[in-house]
Amino acid sequence: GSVSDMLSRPKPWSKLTQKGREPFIRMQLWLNGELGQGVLPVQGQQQGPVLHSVTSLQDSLQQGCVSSESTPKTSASCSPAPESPMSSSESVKSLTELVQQPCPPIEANKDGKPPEPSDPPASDSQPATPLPLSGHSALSIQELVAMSPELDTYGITKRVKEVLTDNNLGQRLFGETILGLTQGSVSDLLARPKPWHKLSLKGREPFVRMQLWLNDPNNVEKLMDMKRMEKKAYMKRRHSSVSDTQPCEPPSVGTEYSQGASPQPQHQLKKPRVVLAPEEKEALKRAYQQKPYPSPKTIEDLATQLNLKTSTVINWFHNYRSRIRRELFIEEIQAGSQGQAGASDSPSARSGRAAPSSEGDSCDGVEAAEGPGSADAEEPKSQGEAEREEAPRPAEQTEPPPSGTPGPDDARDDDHEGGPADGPGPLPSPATATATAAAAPAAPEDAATSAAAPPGEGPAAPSSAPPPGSSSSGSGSSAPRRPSSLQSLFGLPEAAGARDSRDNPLRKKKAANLNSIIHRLEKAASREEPIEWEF
DNA sequence: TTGCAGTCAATATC
DNA sequence: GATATTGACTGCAA
Repeated sequence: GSVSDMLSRPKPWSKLTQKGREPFIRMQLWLNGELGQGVLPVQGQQQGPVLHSVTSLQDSLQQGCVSSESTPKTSASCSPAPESPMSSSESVKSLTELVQQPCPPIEANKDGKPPEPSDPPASDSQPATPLPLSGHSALSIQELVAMSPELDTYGITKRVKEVLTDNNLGQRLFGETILGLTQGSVSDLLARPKPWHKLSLKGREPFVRMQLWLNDPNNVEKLMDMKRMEKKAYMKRRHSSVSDTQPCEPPSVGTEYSQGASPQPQHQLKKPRVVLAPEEKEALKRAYQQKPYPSPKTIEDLATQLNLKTSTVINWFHNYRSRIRRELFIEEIQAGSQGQAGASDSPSARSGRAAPSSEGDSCDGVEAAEGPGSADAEEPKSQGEAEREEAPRPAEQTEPPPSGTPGPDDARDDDHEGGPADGPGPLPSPATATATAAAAPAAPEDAATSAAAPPGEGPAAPSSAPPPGSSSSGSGSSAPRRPSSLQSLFGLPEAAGARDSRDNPLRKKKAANLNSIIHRLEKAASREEPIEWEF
């Protein structure tokens, strides 16, 4: 019974007690064992009473390693850190400390360490930490991740950024050698870390690696070594190529392009990257605001109207939703850290960064919410946006586990899809749109319509306005203070908003958005489907 | 099938 | 040249 319950309704890690986490750790270990080689020496315990403490668990784990020793390969995977061949259980034990360590003032500077003359670089620089992206170590890192206590992703990234900048180390180098990620991913990760509890096991990996790296007293040196090595190699290559007067390297892509020689065909095979025009983005955003989850049909229409591939439109919606979500995460974090650490550097530094970033186009999501013009004006538009953004919140807050999969159903246009509103061709006629919109309370089906409309005029306005609440809520811009209980549900208490307002107008706006949304929801709740709206 | 998380990698921007 | 942005892709879960 417990198992069933646990499997069907797992509590988020952050909400589990030490004891409560145990089963999950066991499961994870079991999973890892399977992955590693299928052994999971929890002899007979599967059916036995539910037992034991983590200690016994660790023992089991250790046994696993031992027993696995039969397999050479496995044994390797059992010792995560080459440097200190500790057993998995040990590593697990130490991990907690390791990872939790506030990590020493890492600003280590080369000088000290003898940079391994031979060929220490790459592979050698990693030994200290089980970061290696290589096969076997990957397993151990998984173990570490599974056993890792909750980490402060925000703090970690902040420190990493500090160390990198202080030592003039690039994201590319760091990403490729320490995290096994590309520069873009690293940048993204460092700029918008998701809170630990919202990360999947895989998503936590980079953070564990970063933490381990931070804890490594020689981290910087190692990276420096790598840097030097790379440079050397580069120079060498360059040198040789020059002497050979041969473009033996595939450097300038441009060259090849221009020359159209032999390599041409390869390039041609490459799909050129789609770059959406500002107007297209605008249209998509508008569509999103009205219908974050457009139906296939709507997508189709949108694609047609914008002259884009449907897959592009689909991808755009996926990415947009996901990025907006993340944007919210970091705000959440910022709000949190600001609230706690006062205006300690971390948050402030961050907010300073985040805000600008979002202002740009990157975080269109946010941008839209506070968007130019729309900003606080809170025209229904941002309303929808915000709604989308926040909608998932309640669910998350209440039941954090499945992070992203909130219940946007209400927003899905599918809902209306089948409905009458969804008439065949709502797209072309704004009129239809409006009408439709009027019919549909929250998410007018005509997203596409407005979407396709020229950016300049605000087609979104009329359609999004309809939502009864929207307008009223629109007033939400001024956000009718509604300390309703719902607010807590959204996890964005006014207090927070007020607190941040000072240094983060963005939050202020969002808070306003939220308020209006809440207002709407409550209105709706009091009017219809009271049960449905019961949060 | 759909949505999401996590990434990559091409571009854009700084 | 480094970093940020973003369209696309992969794998997974419901």
